[in-house]
Amino acid sequence: MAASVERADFFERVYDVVRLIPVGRVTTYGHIAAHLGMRSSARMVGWALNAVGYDERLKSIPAHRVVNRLGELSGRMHFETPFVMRERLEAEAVPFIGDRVDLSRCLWQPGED
DNA sequence: TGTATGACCAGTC
DNA sequence: CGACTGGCCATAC
Repeated sequence: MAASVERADFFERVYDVVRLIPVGRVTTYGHIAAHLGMRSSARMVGWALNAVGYDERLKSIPAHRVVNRLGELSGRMHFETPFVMRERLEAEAVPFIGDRVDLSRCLWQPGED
């Protein structure tokens, strides 16, 4: 039981961090994992966000503002359509370079808020 | 119970 | 940033 509680804690911490990402900015799985003390590797951040797409209660979380370390929209296939992620980012004026986000101009790191 | 997989990352060549 | 390696850890089969 303790284990499942810890897992739930980790998921919620990920959601809390994602909710803090300012409009027009993005962060990466690795930065979130590092901010949480790397207790679960960056892969678990992806798992937490994967749950967002399957849980109606979590739709308010701006998961589209989380990209991989290269700025790629690696999670776009898990949205309602593969285009939603990019459309939301562009609607927030997030700069793109080809198919990737320009992290040098819009990267946000947990704690800088 | 062991293996494979994944919205990942850092290091190396 | 191409390809590969090792590490990460929950889930699925």
